[in-house]
Amino acid sequence: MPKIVDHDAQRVKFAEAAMSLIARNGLEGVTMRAVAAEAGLSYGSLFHYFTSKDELLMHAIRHSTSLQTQRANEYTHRYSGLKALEHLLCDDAIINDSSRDSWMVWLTFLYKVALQPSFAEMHAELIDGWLGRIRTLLEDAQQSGDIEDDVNVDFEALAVWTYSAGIGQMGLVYPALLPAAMQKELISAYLDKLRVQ
Amino acid sequence: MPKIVDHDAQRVKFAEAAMSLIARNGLEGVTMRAVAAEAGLSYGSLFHYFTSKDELLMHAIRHSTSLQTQRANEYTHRYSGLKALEHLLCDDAIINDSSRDSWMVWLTFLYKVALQPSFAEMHAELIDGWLGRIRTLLEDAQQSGDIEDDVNVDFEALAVWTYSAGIGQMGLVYPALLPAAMQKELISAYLDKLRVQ
Amino acid sequence: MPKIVDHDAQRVKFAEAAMSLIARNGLEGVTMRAVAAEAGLSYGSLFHYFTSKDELLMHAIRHSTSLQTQRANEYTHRYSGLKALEHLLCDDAIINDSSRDSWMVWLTFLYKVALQPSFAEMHAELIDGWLGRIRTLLEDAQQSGDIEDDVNVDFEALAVWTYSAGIGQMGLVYPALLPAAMQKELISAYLDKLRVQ
Amino acid sequence: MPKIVDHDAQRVKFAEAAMSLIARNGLEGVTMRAVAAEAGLSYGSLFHYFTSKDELLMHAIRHSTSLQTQRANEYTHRYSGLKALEHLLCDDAIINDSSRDSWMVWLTFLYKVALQPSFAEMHAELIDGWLGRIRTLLEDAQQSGDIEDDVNVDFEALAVWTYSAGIGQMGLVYPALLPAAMQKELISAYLDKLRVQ
DNA sequence: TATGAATGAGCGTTCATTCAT
DNA sequence: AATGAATGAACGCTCATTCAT
Repeated sequence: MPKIVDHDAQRVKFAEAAMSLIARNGLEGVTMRAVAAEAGLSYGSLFHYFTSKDELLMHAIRHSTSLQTQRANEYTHRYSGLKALEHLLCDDAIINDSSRDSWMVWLTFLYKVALQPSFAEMHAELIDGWLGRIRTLLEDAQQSGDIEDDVNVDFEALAVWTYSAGIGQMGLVYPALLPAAMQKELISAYLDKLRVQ
Repeated sequence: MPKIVDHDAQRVKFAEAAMSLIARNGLEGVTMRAVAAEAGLSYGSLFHYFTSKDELLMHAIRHSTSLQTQRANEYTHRYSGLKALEHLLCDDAIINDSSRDSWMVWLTFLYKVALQPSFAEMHAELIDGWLGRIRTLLEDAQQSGDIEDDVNVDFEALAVWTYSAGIGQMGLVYPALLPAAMQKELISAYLDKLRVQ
Repeated sequence: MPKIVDHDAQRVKFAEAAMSLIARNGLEGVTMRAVAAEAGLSYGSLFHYFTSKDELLMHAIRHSTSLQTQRANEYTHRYSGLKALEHLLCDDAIINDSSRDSWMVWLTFLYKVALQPSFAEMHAELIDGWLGRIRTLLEDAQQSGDIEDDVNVDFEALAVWTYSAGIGQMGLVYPALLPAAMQKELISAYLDKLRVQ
Repeated sequence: MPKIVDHDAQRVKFAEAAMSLIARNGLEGVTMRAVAAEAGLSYGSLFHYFTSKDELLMHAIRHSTSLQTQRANEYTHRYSGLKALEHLLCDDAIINDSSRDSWMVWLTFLYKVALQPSFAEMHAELIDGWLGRIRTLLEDAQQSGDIEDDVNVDFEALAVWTYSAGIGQMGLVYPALLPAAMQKELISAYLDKLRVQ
């Protein structure tokens, strides 16, 4: 009789171990042996759950981003329109000590995206989802009169997302220049310009 | 007398080889053997010019950015104020097929910055330089009446630079979403908001 | 269940391969590749059993000396007092064709001892053990009246051990001058001076 | 017109540089580049004075030992018989802080001797010279009545030299056990046994 | 003769992957 | 399914030696 194990739970364990390692030491820190040790599971078993290192990385990224998407959805259920967008960007797209790890994983992901088509595909999917979410929030804001009618919602969704990508990046690599408070100020200032005066 | 060679020219040769390789295959592609082969020189000689791989990478980054700084200086000599800033950002901070390689190098650099203090130091230096340059242009613009008096120049320099960092990043990793024309539009739209109406 | 192997047996295999190589070509001959080949195992597996070359060398030395200590213990069980000491020194601290290899390993060890603290520590431990063993034998000899009462046992233990170190060294590097028979004569002559006339 | 240089003086400079390096870091520390740097001469020139590294090492050893032989000769001119021998062994064959370097070079030499015939030849020559010198001193001592008539001079020359080799070795690798004072005591005690009571 | 650049084989070590149990 | 031993290619780096000037 085979041992009964939760296949997916094991995969998640490995994925989270990989993420911790990336956050700490970058991709170089992610050796298969280190992942197994971090996960507290045996080395050999890693290859039962993932056929290769790349597959493990893909899974780790997917897991990491799905957590973030979940949190984003919470905001959009609790708030709406510009308010929800501000929460989304200021609470989650921001770097501070506790979110630094996720951002490090994200930067690592971007690096892979620029190099490997398989990662690029996944990235495009993710971005499209986020842009759609932002666009919806902006449409809500327009309908409720928070922002001007002549604001081009597609354009601004792209702009605001791109902007917050820059803020996240800079907050990660030069935190002295862009502490959390300054990141929020930059975002708020931008959103204010969209608001009906 | 020893064989006469231009020490710095050899270093540049290696640095450019390293940059090509980074652009093509990322850091994994940059093995010392590959760099030597790409530069058309022998493996051993690489270590006459650089004591370690990190030193080579640092030099390659410095070389790459100094080229960009040179071009930036040209714009600031030819134009001034908001005009110069727009040229700077739209002509140089933009991704297109010909500048993709430099941006890939930059993204790789950022990845190292997030992990290694020595790279972070160099990054801070570079950013401080660029921010100073942008601030100066904004001050010029304010004095010549191109932008409102109540614009906070320090804040906007940071904002505009951070924004263009996001644009560059997104243009690199998702070019279908952000082709060159769209990148320019995003920047122009932002600068327009600063302009005296 | 993993492949079942005797971890310690594999370590011994590698250690003995290292000793053969040292005896044949000195430290320069001990490359990790050569050790693996000599042991008849693959290169990579060497690093499962030893984390570094130094660790391998330390283990090889320890293995080599423990064999000698074992033989020494046999003498001290079979004989006692001056008789045991004479057997110990004349049968084992002597160089001949069959023990040349162990002595070559020992000389190589001494060379490392003079340079690396970690080897020096191990050396001190070994010497202290041997000195203690010799001192005990001399005390036995004194109690049984084989040597004079006024012999300083501590001093003579040191003297006799130091002397035999010199004999071993010279026998190794200049065998024509100090063949096995002459080595024994030197030792016997020294021990005779301690004997009650 | 060729530059006038003292060929031998340059060779000595390199040889002394090599010896310093051996004393500090053993053979591994002796790279051709390090020797040139230590000698304050150019890398390339090293190969004008020595055709290979081995030749350099041989020369360095020869130089080092000839210095010691010179000092030995001084003692034999100033003193004679047992007195001279005691000075020879206690002043020069002894390890203390200032002579540690020469002994480290000597141990390194022994290591090479055990491995390479060319070094072994040189070693035999040196030892034969020293043994002859000691034998002469013992004969003098016998003629002047310092030591018994029935002492076998050949045998004791060998014994005393072998003993002092052991003392030097142990003093180098385990100085805590055999400080300079103890080394002298061991030698004196041995010589006393030869003395006419 | 003097200089230091050029070369490539070789080093210790790491690592993803395979495989026997 | 689970384990960890086995494998060998690849890495950054060192180095004696050769060679062009």
